[in-house]
Amino acid sequence: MCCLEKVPMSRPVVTRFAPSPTGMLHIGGVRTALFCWLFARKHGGRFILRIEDTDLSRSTDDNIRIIEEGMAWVGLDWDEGPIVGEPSQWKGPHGPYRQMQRMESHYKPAVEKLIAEGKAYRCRCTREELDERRKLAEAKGVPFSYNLGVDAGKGCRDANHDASQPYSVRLKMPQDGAIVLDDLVKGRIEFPADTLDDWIIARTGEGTEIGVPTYNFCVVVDDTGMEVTHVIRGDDHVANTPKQIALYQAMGFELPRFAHVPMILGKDGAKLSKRHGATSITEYQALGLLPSAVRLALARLSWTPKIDGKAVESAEEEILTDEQMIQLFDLNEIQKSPARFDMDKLSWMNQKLIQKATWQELEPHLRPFLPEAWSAKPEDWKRIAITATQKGKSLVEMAEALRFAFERPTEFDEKGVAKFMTEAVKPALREVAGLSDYAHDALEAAFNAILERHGLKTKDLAQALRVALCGKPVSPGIFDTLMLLGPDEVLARLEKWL
RNA sequence: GGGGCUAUCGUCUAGGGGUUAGGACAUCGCCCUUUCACGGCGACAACACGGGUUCGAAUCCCGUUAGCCCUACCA
Repeated sequence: MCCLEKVPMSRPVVTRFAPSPTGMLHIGGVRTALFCWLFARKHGGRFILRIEDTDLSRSTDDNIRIIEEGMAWVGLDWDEGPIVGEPSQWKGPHGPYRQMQRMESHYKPAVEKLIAEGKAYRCRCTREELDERRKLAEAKGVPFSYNLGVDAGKGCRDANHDASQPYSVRLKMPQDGAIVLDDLVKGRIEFPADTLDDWIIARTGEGTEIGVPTYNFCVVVDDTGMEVTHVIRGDDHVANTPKQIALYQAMGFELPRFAHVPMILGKDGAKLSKRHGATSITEYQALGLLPSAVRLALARLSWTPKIDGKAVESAEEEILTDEQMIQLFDLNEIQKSPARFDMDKLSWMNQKLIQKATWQELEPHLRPFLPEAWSAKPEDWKRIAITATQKGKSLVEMAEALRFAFERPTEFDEKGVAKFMTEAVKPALREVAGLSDYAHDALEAAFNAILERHGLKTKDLAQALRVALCGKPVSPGIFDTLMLLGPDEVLARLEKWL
C-alpha cells in the first residue's frame, strides 16, 4: 500500500531535514535528507531545510554555510529554508527557518497556551533537587522518574504554581494506556504510558520569563507550523516520538506520518564516526566522488527499490538515475535494520557513473582536481583527456592519470627504462619524434608503419614512449597520450632519449 | 535498571512454510589486451543460538544472546 493513502489529510506532501550546525554535514544526516528529498520529489511535494541552532555554543553562521554548501553539492535542493549567503533571509512562507529566530514568535506563545489550557504546568523543582532524586534512585537500583511509579505524586504536576518564581515547564503526559506510533518503516510500536513521565518543554527562565524551549518541543511546533506531513528522520528518534505525539495531541494538531529510517554504521558495526574515515560530506567531495554516486550509494543503503515488484537483479540495474530513484522510491521498501557503510561499493558506483557520463557532464566535476592550465585547453583536447581516462574509479584517479599532460616527468621509472628503452627501439623513437600529423588515424597509421619498418611489436614502442614521455610505463592509450602532448611537446620530451 | 528497535554470504540485500537460499560489491582464478585499467567468464561464501508449532521452518511463536536508540532544564 502506498503510504500516501494512509494520510488522513489531503495536504500536499511536505518533508523536512533539520540538522544542527555543529561544524560539518554528517553523511548519515545526508542520507536522511536524501530520503526526505526523494519522498517529496516523488509526490510532487515540498522539501524544507530547517536549521536547529539552539545549541548556542556550537552554532555559527559559518557552520550553517557548511550545511548549505554540502547540501548544494550533493544535489539536495530545498524548496523552503535559508538562502545561501543571506543569514537573515529565507525562502518559503513558514520562516524563519532557524530555530533561534523563532523563540518569541513561535515557541513562547505555544508554551503559554499549553499552560493556560492546563496541558502543561510550571515546575519549581531545581536541577539540584532532581539530581538528588536521580542519585537516590540509582543507589536503590530503581529507575528514576519524575512522577511515575514510586515517584507518583511527586513533583509539581498538581501544585499549580504561578509565575512569581523561576520555573521550567513540563507537559502533562497521559497516565494510563499506551501511546502508539504507526511508523511507516518500523510498523506499529506501543509505548506504555507508565514509562513516559512529564517532560520539560521549556527550561527555567529568568525571573518570571519562560526559558528556552527544548528540542522535542521545538520540533513539534516547527513541524506543525511548517505543515510537515511526513516526518522522515533517523531511528534514534523513535523513543522521542511518544513524547512528541503527546504534544501534538495536547496542542490539538493532527499527527503527521512518521518514518524512522535506520542509521548508518561503520564497517565494524559501530556508530559511524571519525575513525571509520570520512564522515563529513565535504570529505567525500574531496575523494573525487560524483554527487550522483554519493546519492545512489546512500540511497541504496537500507533501500532496495523494486522494479515491477522485483528487486534489482544485475549490476546494470544497480546504477539508478535520480529520475529512477524518485520514481521508484517507497518508504515500504526501507529496511528496519541499520546498514554498514561500504566504501568499496560507493567507489564502484562512482566508477560506473563516471563511465556512463558524457565528457561534458564530467568536466565541471573534474576541473577542481586539475591544474589551472586545464581551463585554457581547447574543447577537443578536454574531450580526449576525459574520454581517455574515464575508466578511473574517481575524479582524483582521473586527474592523476592526466598529470603527465601538465608536467614533464622529472624522474624515470628505473625498471621501465631498463626494460623498454632498448637500443633496438631508439631509431623508432626518433621517427615518432619527427611525426607532425597528429590526427588520430594518421598517427595510428604512421605508428604502425614505424613498427613494421623496425620489426617491433606495439608493446615495445608504446611502452618505451610511455617511459620517455611520462616517466613511467603507465599512461592512457598511446595515441591519446601523444595527442594530448602534441608534436612539439613529444619532441621536447623525446630529445634526451635519442 | 526501565522502555524500544534490530538480527540471511566479509558488506548491501532478495526470498517470508517445501528454493540447488537468488543478485550486487569485495576477494580469488581464468580470458582479453599497447601499459594501468576497463571488460568477459568462473569460483569461494550466509539464514545468530535454543526451544516450540508443523508432515515440513531461513520463513510463524516463545526465549536467549549480541548490537543500537531513548531514559537530560542535549539535539
